[in-house]
Amino acid sequence: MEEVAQVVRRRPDAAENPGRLLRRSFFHPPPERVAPRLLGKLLVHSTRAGVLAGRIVEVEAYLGPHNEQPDPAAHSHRGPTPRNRVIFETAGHAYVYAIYGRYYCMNVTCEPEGQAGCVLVRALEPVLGVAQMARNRGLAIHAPLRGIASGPSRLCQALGLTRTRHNGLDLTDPSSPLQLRDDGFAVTVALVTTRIGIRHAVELPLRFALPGHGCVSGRKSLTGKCVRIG
DNA sequence: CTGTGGATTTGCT
DNA sequence: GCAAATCCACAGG
Repeated sequence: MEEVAQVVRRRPDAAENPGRLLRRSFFHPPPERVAPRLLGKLLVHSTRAGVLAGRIVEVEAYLGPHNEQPDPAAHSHRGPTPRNRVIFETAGHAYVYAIYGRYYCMNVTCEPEGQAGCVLVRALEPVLGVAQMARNRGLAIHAPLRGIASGPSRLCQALGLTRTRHNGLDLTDPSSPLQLRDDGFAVTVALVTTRIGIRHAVELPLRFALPGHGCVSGRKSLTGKCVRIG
């Protein structure tokens, strides 16, 4: 009797999902502050086939148009459109967009409503459901971890994220199929470099990665400085 | 290992 | 019409 009540009272996400759900306030600072703090956190997708999760090892910040520092590389730079409107709304939501016709990229929205900063998630270390993630990518079950979710569109493919199903989801909702969680993995140092794959504002140091981590995207080792983060 | 081109959504000129 | 926050197949060394 008492056991049943405990089970009912338990949060639906608590049993199978690792760590603690990030709160809304985590996402209220500007993207250049949220981005390094997302390193080491878990991006968790609960699917019918099971829980897929990866540890964030690489991110990029994109600044909203209200910012003093202009960021013409950001989708929100010219104001809201049907595609980018979730960036202008409540923080802690997923902004998923289609790129080059065939792929998707996933961002985390930041800042209070009306301010349109966001963080692009660029690479994950697969943690849960690794075999299914490899399968989603068309790779062998025992493929090397570094090839499974290293790249913004690769990680969407590995986790099964699409614009129609996941754009606008609340990442802080206990009942959401897509969440950001903290399992206690401590990150004290971040590598800071310029962003990858953009044509504008190429000089801004807004890319953050776990130094030396094998799952960070990119062939070359980009030059950058290491910074302590708290 | 490096370089090149194709796939084909979305938004701006 | 074309460029974009990409990835992959394939060619050549």
